[in-house]
Amino acid sequence: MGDGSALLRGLNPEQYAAVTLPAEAALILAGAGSGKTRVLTTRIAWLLQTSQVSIGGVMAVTFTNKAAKEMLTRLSAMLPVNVRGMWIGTFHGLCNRFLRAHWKQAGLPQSFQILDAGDTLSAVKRVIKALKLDEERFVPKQVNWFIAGAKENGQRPKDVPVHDGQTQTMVEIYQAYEDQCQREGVVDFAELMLRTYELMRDDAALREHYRRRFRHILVDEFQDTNRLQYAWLKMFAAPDASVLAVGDDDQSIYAFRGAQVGNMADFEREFRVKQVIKLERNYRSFGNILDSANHLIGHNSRRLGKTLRTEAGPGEPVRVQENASDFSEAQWILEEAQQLHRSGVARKEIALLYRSNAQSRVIESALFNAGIPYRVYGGLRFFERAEVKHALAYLRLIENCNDDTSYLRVVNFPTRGIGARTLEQLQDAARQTGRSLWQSVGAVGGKGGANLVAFNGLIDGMRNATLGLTLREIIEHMLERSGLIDFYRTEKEGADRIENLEELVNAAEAFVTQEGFGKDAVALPVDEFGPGQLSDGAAAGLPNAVAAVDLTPDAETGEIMSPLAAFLTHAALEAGDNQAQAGQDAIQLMTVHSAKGLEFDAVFITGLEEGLFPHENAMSDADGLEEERRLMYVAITRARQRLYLSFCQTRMLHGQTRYNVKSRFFDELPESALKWLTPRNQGFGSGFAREYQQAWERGSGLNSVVGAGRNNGWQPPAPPPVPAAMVAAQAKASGHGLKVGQGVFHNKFGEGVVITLEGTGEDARAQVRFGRHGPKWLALSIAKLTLVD
DNA sequence: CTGGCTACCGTTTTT
DNA sequence: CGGTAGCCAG
Repeated sequence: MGDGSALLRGLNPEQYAAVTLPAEAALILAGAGSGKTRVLTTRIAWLLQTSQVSIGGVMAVTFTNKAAKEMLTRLSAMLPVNVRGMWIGTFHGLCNRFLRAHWKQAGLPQSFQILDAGDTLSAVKRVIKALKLDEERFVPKQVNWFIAGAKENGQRPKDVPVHDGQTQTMVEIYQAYEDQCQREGVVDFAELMLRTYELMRDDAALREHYRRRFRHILVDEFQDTNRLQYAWLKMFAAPDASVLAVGDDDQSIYAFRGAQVGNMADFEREFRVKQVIKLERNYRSFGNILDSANHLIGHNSRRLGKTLRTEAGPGEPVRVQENASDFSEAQWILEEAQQLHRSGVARKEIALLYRSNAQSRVIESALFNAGIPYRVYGGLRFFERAEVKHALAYLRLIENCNDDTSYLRVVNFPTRGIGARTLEQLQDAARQTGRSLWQSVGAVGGKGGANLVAFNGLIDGMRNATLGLTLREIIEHMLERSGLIDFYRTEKEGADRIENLEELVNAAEAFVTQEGFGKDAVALPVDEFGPGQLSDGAAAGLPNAVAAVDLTPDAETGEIMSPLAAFLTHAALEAGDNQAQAGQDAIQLMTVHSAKGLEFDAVFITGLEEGLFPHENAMSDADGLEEERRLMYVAITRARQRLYLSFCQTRMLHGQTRYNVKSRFFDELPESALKWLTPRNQGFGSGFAREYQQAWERGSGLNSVVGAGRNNGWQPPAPPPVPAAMVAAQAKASGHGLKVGQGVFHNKFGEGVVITLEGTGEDARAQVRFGRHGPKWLALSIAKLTLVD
């Protein structure tokens, strides 16, 4: 097919080496901005073009749909290849594909449905209720976490070690939950992985089949894999398989949800990796930004070791801004961002990053009041919206009437005279006979029972009436017959919801087109073992077709899912975008976590305060702090040209004013790369408190204290009230001369800020928030505190 | 069944 | 402080 040399043009030596590795296990340590995706896709293209593998013989796994799509898009731009036949997708997407093909062996119904996070939680709640357990003692969220955790350790209920009564009951809930899911024909996300793993583990013939088939396996973001995902990989990959694991231990920020960075070292050992290739040349950021990132991450131990470098020159210094309050921080950001915009930076190239979602509020209101377009990531996703979930529940009942989760969601929505008492009876009856709610309607008498029968009739009617219709027609019919449209037409805020339901019809239409459900659609062959034939995908009228969910036929019968079932799967596996107005040029607001993988011309990292970033809940152990540091590393490396770091002396959190110390991360950055925009204070709090008070008394508000000279015509809405704690402190200030907000120095704990004062004379005590030691109560007659101002 | 009230909670999240 | 979940009264 060719030597693939055209593909290799422009790669640097390390990238070239990675792309052209021999067929053996290898580990690529890919630094931020080092061209990781390019290496992955070029590797696949090169393998195909040099006929080392057929399209059926490649598997590439990612974590997000976005990453999978990007890989597919780039790949089809490189080669005229039918990407639909390739096993490129998310872990869960590939599991879904596998289980659709082997549903019988996996013990699932053919059209099993997938529970999203919300469905899973309500399913767990139902189990806890059914077992008549106390929700105080068995908190659904925690139980859910327990079950997911067990599954990610490969444990079924019988495998979970039990040492106490609490665990014993948790295991019983787990068992009952499993039974319920099985009865209803649904699986949660962890189950997709575990089922696949178990089937591969237990069925030698199947395992051999797939091991022989996938001659090249590529895994993206390897540092984020959990135990089960690694075990899963070992099932698909023979010990001598050509597995390319790509990852960056410095960007491991998901340990809190089970990711095991240690999988990288395990992989190196267990797969006998001969080559570890480091991609350290960064194509994204200027020198000062990379110096900062390198310097910071150097403070972590247990690294595989990697230093980013660039040939772009030092660029601008990293700008550091100290703010009096979160409020003035927001003002400063707004003004600075506006200035950037005026100087030619597109708004969508400006990112405002924060550690926790709660921080977005102040910034949002500042941007909103100033009328600057912005976009917040991380809200409700499309398929998670209540009205959309209602519609999907009807569709799921049409497909599978034993889906109790869906049944309960819509049996009385819109209301049709089926109250709590009726449902209680129905659930009791179902529980006793071990049947679904649908099957148990006969057991309920009276008016409620009649209404239940009528509801079943409604669903049956929909199923019959939509037989043979297109997906679009099915959904339109359901929206009318169910009464959803009518219901929202009369509701006051219903217009938006109706719009979303119409959008659902559009999404279905787009899905059908994309998946090739049209009249010319042809089921894919189950397996392709043939030699390196490049497919004729483009010729078949599927130019650059990017499949999110595929129509994997049953391995034996070759039967494929109905468009409806496939669409429901799609909805569960891909929750959709979280905010509209994507096209607009708007400033991007998001948590550091959701910024991973993205890049911007200008980045603001906000709220760099001890307790916030690094977050106090993460600082109990060294691992937690190191993860926070990696998070900071991820944040820094998002910036191409300009990076701002900012922190506040005071911040409103949970309705209380907190007095903060700047983040320890500032001490871990190279002074030479930084430029302080505000004078460097030795201590924090006291000077500010005084100035704030004076400004307040003058009636000029906070902005005149800090933002002097930076006002570009902006008018503050109203001066914020003086934090109550400060006012209280004025009165309480006594003999020792301390006030809340006062900066102090302690010989052992270092610099801190007084946050509470109590007692007088000998009894006087203060709570002081210290940088790395956190808040401490001190007896003022004993503790030697020096005032810092 | 709906709406209004209270109590509680508050790190990060994809599939 | 602000959001939400769950409960009770109308």
